[in-house]
Amino acid sequence: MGAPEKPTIGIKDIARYAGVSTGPVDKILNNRGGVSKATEAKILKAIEELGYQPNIFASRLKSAKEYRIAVLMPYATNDIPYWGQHQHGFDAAMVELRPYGIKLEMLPFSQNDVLSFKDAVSKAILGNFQGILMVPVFHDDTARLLNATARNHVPVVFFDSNISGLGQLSFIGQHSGDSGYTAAEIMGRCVPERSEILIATIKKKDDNHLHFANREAGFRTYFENKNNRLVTYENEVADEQTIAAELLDIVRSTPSLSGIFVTNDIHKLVRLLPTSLLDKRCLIGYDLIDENIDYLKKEHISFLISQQPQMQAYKGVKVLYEYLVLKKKPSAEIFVPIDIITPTNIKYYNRIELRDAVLF
Amino acid sequence: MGAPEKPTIGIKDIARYAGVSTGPVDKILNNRGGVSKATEAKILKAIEELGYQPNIFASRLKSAKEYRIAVLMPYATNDIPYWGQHQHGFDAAMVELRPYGIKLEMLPFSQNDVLSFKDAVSKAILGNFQGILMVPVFHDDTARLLNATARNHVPVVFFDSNISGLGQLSFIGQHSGDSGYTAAEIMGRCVPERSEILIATIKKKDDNHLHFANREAGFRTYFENKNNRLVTYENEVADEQTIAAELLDIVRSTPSLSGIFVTNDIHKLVRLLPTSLLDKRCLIGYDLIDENIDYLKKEHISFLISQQPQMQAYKGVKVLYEYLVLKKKPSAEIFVPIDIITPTNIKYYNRIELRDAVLF
DNA sequence: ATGAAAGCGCTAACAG
DNA sequence: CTGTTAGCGCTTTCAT
Repeated sequence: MGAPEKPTIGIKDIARYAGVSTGPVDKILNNRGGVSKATEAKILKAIEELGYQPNIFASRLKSAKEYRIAVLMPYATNDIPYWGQHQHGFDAAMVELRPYGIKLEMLPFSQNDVLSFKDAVSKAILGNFQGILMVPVFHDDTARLLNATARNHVPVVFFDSNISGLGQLSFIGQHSGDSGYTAAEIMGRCVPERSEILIATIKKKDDNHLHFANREAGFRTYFENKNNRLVTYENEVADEQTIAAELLDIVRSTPSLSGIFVTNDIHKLVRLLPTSLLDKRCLIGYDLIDENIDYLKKEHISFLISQQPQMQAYKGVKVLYEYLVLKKKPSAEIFVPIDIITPTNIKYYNRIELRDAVLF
Repeated sequence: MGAPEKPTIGIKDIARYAGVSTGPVDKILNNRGGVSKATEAKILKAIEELGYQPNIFASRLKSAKEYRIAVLMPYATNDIPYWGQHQHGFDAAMVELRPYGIKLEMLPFSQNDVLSFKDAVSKAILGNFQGILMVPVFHDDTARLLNATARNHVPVVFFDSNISGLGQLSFIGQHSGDSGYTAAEIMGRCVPERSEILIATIKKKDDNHLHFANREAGFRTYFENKNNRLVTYENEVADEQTIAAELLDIVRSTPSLSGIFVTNDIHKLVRLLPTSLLDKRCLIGYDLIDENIDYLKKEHISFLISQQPQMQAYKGVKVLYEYLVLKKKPSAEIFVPIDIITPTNIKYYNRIELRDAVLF
């Protein structure tokens, strides 16, 4: 039989293996600086070769250190209730991770207002945070933030939208193109051949239009070799009366209209059209906000696609936790599933409870 | 300003407060016995009055205790590949929880064979495990196991199927009735009014028929006040030739058949029927096993419903971990979502990666 | 049945 | 820049 095996590799082991003491090892492990290049190399080699895994229990027992994470995301408003959904995910993450020293500080901004974003970014830079979780709404100030954090090795995770190439640790969100394609697959099953389908986007000022365009593109791709005619509607003005009239006009002048795909929050379209015009048709839209859910249950909306905002929030915090505490590097892109929601299965998607985190 | 406050109450504090040393305190806290009634009372009082909260980090640091969990579930076979899917979930759970002392020991049994189940149960009883995760296939031996574990306060978690009232800590699985109802909602959107729908169950010997019956019941409930005619098929014999002939007969004699709902693994039905009879129809079945996925991508199957076996496995381990290590009591029933799978969104459901650990 | 004391692996402060 | 060392709160062993 072999020699009695030491169960775990600790920092003493790597210190001995590298021929130094535990002091420098700790500094390397925690990026504290003040170690010569030569010993750094030896230590990294030892870590590598012995397959060192930090013992988070010992670490937290001693330090009781806190990891402060700044969360930059838009305010939820009556117009954009979507941003209110993330809170459950943050809550779930905190229940799980507060004992490990994770703390969140919200730095909300107005989605329509570069200045408020700029302000949040400045606070994030000055706040001396250990991690940043953010929706990168405006490019330039996001770049400014990433620039500042790069110097201190502060990890930044994007969620909801992505801007590539800024050095973020990871992105968490839904694949918009695939979600549009998935919507089309369902629509294709629900509508008769040769019938017509409306693709609608009801824009509000300063929406992030990229999501919507990608969803539409994915949707169109599916129908390329089908023989349905696709009609597009996009509002030019914000005035609801005008939008209602225009939509009504389209629906009335499209006799074989069998389905409507709304690339964004669908409730406004449903509200603006008489239900008699909707009920026999297949309507698919996005997001489990209250008004949408209400229409779904009344069967004016056929299916909703969830972007899993709670999951995105939960995962964002967890990724930063794993990076900061467990020193695990996440994938560059983490996609949440494209969940198809009906009046019945919705009850299993309204809490983070089961996933992860996961599940959550 | 006030006196410098001690940040946390430790076992030394309660020992001092109770006028004893830390030895007996530890014994009380961990039900280890060997403490006189008198000191027990003093210690409990101290715990109460000082509001003691155990420090899990210190606890695990010292003990390096291992929690051995027995997993009782059916073997995966060519006939029942479903049970092979859970492994990813167990793997993901182990990556996350091995550092916390969780260890799994598989005690597989044959789904068709009470004796093999009995054997697994006996091993679970004798194995001196700290937790049990199991599919309660046969009632009597499950009860025997729960009886034995109750005496040692060993927690038992059921997954996939539930038997209520046996004292299990929790159940993790899908709500079969709701999943059938959800399938019906989709079907209802895809088929014309007044068309006919086939509900099929292709049984193998000793399947757990309860799931299938509940799914059918949920499906039927939806159609109660619709005007589609529902036709039922269940095989009496296992012989594929016979089943094929019977199915063919039904499909041919039902001219306006627009959809088929298979309450279990759908691939056998698809394999037995010529694709020309399937392609214009709406087919919905269960489980992301390879052959089903293949048919889904070829569009012979319209939608699959996933039971999230990986998630069930992952969650099962995690629930036991949280109970054993963090002393958190889970909900009595934990339902996994009813995921609707298309050829495109399937890629986001094939790994545990995103959910919980959650994600999963 | 109880008390005393030696660590678990890591951090951080301090001495060299 | 590197080495040494005193704990963090709890578990566990060994005397008493």
